[in-house]
Amino acid sequence: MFSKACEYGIKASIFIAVNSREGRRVNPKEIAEEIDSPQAFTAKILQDLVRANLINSVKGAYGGFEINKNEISKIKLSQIVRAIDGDRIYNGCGLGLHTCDETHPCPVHDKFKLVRKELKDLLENTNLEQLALNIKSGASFLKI
Amino acid sequence: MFSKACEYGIKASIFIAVNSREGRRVNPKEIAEEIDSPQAFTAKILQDLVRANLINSVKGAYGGFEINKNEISKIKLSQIVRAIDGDRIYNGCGLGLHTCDETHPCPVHDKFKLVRKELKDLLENTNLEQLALNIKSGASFLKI
DNA sequence: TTTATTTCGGATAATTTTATCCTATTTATA
DNA sequence: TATAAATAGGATAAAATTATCCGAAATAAA
Repeated sequence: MFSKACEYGIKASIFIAVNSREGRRVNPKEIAEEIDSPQAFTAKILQDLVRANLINSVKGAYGGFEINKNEISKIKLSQIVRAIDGDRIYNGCGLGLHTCDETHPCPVHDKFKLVRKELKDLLENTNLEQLALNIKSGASFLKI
Repeated sequence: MFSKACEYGIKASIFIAVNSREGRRVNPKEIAEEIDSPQAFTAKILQDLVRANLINSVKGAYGGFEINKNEISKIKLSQIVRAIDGDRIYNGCGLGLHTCDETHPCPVHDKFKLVRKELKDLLENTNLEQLALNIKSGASFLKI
């Protein structure tokens, strides 16, 4: 569904959100431990998210990654996925046809629209604050 | 969503179904042309489908791939996907957690269930005959 | 200003997925 | 029985994804 990079990116963003709500910056080492991911690879993905303006980085001593407190609830999962995996999940044909639309549909086009709609709803209607709160309360988990 | 191999496998199966309905065997060359896929790679995938007993192969002169006419409507998309991609699409966690269930859910577990449900419905409720008929009638396409 | 700490970014490596090639085996038919 | 036409399957290659390493640049604090 999502690439490994995107899975790490989503989980890392949630962990950063959890900590940013409490005014704490985090670094790739902590992040990788908390989301059970390869550290250096995760750091690369964080760079992508910084470039996409979804998270902030602070270089130097006492630096790390953070998200502006009042931005946390504004960042949707869709933005993270798009920054890492692009929009193939939105526009790609389920069977890989180059062009697949109403006038030239692949064999599963119609049925696939429903799947994509659910996925789109998920990504568009979920923000980092909701996810961070659930992690904080122990209602959901970032690893294992 | 699906691997490339799985996309090829689905499209190949549909093309074989279209031809088997008319009593015609097809070979990897024709198949690859009709579904716009790499021939040798497609041939490998066909072997997987043969081993999974979803399609039949006939070796030797005038051989090729076919599906028993009265089996075509019984083969569900889910069987093809499972034979090639396994059941990660059914059981895998959206964020790659090793264990992800009601008691230990990933952050998107609940919402993801809906996506998976739609996908499952698609795969369980679509058989090769329906898809073959739509190709035959020009209502859907296997390439471009 | 120096030092320690941290992100940035390029180079490289490992792994997985996708793709190709070649030979062996099977089989229908002439 | 010989031949031609097919699939089967192993070996290998190419490409994409995932992962690691290291030095450069930035920055806070001593």
